Formats: sequence, structure tokens, C-alpha cells
Amino acid sequence: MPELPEVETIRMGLSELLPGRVVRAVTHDNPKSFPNAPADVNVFLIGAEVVGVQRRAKVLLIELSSKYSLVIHLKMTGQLVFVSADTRFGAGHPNDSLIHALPDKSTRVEFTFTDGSRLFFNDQRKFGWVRLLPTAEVPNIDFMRKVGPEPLDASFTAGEFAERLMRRKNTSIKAAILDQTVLAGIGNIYADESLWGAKIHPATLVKNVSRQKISSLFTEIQYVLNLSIQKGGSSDKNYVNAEGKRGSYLSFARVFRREGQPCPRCGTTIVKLRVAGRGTHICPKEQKVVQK
DNA sequence: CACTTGACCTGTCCGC
DNA sequence: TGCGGACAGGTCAAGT
Repeated sequence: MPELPEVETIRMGLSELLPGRVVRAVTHDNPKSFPNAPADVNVFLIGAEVVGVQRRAKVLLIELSSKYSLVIHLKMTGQLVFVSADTRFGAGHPNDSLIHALPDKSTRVEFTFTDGSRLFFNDQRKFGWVRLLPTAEVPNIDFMRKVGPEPLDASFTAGEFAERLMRRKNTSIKAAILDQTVLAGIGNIYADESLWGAKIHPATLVKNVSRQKISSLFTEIQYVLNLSIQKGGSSDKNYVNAEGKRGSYLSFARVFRREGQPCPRCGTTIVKLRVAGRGTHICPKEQKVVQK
């Protein structure tokens, strides 16, 4: 669901759509989805102009002229969909990519801008959240202090990757790369895809993965993340971009959700198992658990 | 401290 | 057809 490529796709969309717009009104249906005090919202959100949109790990940051920022985590089923003032929902209209009208029953927060356009935070399962924080304090929240480096930053090296992995040397390699404090942005889809690319069994203990395989995994992680950003991310059920459109990475996926189909490299039937408490997809011939 | 499991939610699918 | 249970998977709290 929303992992680094999906959140990055939304960020790119929103950074074209939001800057310059001024918030006129905010409504929310669920305190958990937007736990801020109403007083803060009235003073620092209403009337503020969007300055820019950033991403860190799987978190979106919408920076406001009030020196506050909206910090948004989509968790599993979150969506951020922008709708212009003249949008008509449904097939046959110029902007008919949205399947149904918004707000819908999953809408948790609705932002209305002064020009009549709107931004919807939809979240079926209510795991995601929106917070309003002083921009200067964002780096100090727990999540930001603990989260690891961005895998697509030019400064992130295979050496640093290996070093950070070794903090989790007695756990499975899959659990380690899903750990956001090791590196940022990997979720279940890109974990399986990159481990297949590097021919590593997800249950292999980190300490038993060779240096060469770790280096290969580093390359594969960057490859699958970049490819997915190119394809607009992975849409399973819920994910859509800032314009309500789906991404197409899953039609290029090699193992994820492809149990019963042939491995694209060797033709062996892909199997699904459970590793680190998650559904996990592998080629059983090419990905073997290594023990030392 | 290192690591694993369960909880948080809602919707869908599968077997009986 | 209805109904219970498993499953989906990001993160944090609680347990071993």
C-alpha cells in the first residue's frame, strides 16, 4: 500500500496542485485521524497558504505560510485526493478518473481552499493520521528522529546500508528492511520485489547474508523504488495518486501477489509464505535460506 | 536490549 | 444466503 513510491507520487502531484492555495475551511469526522486541538487549526491552518509539499520516508509534509505544517501518514488505506472547484464526478465528464464522488464514507478530513478546490484525506481503516505542527518541530517528533536514511538519496551508500542492517543481525532480512529505523520507505511490496531481485530468501538471518548479496539488495531496492515511481506506484485496492488515479507497478511486479505464476527468471512456480508476520512471495528455487 | 507478536480498523473473500 | 474467521499490511505498544 502506500510505501515510498506511492507517497512520492502523491507528493509530486500535490506539489503541482497545492502551492499558492489558501485554506478556507477544514472538517473532520474522526478525532484519531486529526488529533489536533481546534484552536491550533483555527489560528494556524485557516487562512494559511500552502508553501510547498515534501516527503520523508512514508510521511507527507504540507508546509504552510503560518510556519506550521500538515504532517500526514497514510498507513495502509490512506488517500490524499485533490479535486478542483469545477470537477464533475462520474464518467463522461472531463475529469472522470475518480470512480465516485467525494466526500465518501472513508473521508476523514476535508480541506477547502478559498478558490473552491478541495483536498480529501480518505482512510478506510482509520490507521492513518493528519497532524498540524510547527514546521520547526517536525524533525523532533519521534518518527522523524528514529527513521533511517532515504534509500534514493545520493549520499546513501551500500556500505552504510550494510552497517545499519547489522544492527538487526539476528532477525530476518525481510524484517530488517521493513524496519523504518534501518532505512526509510520500504514496505511489504518492495521488500518482496527487491529480495527476489537479489535472490535472497526473506527469512535468511541478516548475519547470514553475504556482503555481496547485501550489495546486490542495495541496488535492487533502488531499482524497484525508481521503477515504481516511474509507474506511478502500486495500486492494489485503495492507493490512488493526488488526482485519484491508480498506479501500474503491480503489472510489472515479478513476485508480489504472483503466487502460482512462473518466476520471470527461471519459470519455477512462485509460492506465498509468511515471514516477519507478513504475506511473502518468493521463487523457491532461486531464494534459499542460507545458514552458517 | 533484541526480537516477536498483537492491536489498531474496515472491507472482502472463502468455506460451511 | 448468512455467518464466522482469516486476511490485507504500517507502525507502535506490550510481551518474551
